[in-house]
Amino acid sequence: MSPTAASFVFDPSRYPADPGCYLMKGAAGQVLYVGKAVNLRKRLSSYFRPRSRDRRTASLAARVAEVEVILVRTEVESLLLENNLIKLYQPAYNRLLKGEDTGYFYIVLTAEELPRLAPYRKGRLNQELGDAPIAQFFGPYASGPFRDRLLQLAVEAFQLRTCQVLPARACLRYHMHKCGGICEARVSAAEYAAAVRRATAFLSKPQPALLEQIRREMMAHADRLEFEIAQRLKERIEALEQTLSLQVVERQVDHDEDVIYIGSEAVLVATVRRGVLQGLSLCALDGAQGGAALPGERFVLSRYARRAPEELIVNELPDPAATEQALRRATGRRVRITIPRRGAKVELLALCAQNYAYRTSL
DNA sequence: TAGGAATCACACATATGGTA
DNA sequence: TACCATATGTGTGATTCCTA
Repeated sequence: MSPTAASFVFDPSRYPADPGCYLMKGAAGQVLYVGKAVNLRKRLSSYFRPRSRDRRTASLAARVAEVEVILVRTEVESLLLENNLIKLYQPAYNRLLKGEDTGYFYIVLTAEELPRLAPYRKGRLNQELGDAPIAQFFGPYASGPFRDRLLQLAVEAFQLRTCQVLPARACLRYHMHKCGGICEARVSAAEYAAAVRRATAFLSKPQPALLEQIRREMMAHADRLEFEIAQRLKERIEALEQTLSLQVVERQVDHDEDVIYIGSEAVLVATVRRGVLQGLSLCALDGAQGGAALPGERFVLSRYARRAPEELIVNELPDPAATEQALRRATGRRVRITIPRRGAKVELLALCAQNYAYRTSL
């Protein structure tokens, strides 16, 4: 039986003082509101104080029957996850960020003869883009200032033009060594095209080598007491480090995955659709039946016998190949089972393990 | 030390007024 | 009249301070 709104009593001790997203659900299980917080316990407490601050918050709190939380590791992850969950559930109390591609910040590569990078938000006036057609999107990024620092980093590191109309003579940016001077043919079209390719490769997957190079430059400027330049480089490093930090709630993946963390008493399943984390569910692990199969293997076979995503990412299975074969027989198509050792999939499992520990401790 | 309350900072939406 | 810049109000989360 689902709890009623009136029966919900907020207990701060049930919520961790960690970063994450929260989903406030009504009596019928519908998602009323999705939010994020650096400290979930404190943030949620603010909703359920006796004297709620405004009518809207009071109205929301009165309708809440359940609060589900999803723990993440970083603020960037919580922002992206919140954005994805709002788009997925369209909660009645979330007035912002509901548009398909609104809310967060992008960098775009123009499809001009001499392409350039520009900041972008859908549905907004993008003055720096002008009328230029778009060839490629990068992002979304968690904040405008972060996106802007990253954009500046890429444009200056690869000396790309920023001008909407090529000037007749090289501008100040060229003389400050921030632009290669393509307008005056100081670099050839081929060299400029190569710089654009390197910049887009960097934005798609930032390389640690560039970080080290900038760090060395920063130290050199600091040694020469050029603290203003060193400070600018420090900001670039921070932007780059944020980009390099592996976030797993939104990845570039073109198929569906379930991430399965098998614990000793239950299983936590993360639903990932086209790279976007959509939710978590804790399932009971039936250890009593099933013959020779271990509980985890039995769970996978029973849950995915009828319908399965293209890939299952599992923390442990005694014989993944045999389970794969059994699922192929049951579903009539191949279901890839991955037990990752490194990379984003391991990070996804770590996220599941963190949420498993929290949910089984309640 | 944890939790509650107040306050602050920031982003966004909307209203308003000036200018071409 | 359309466009743009600025002001104002609101929502949200973070921070700080106070108290038990």
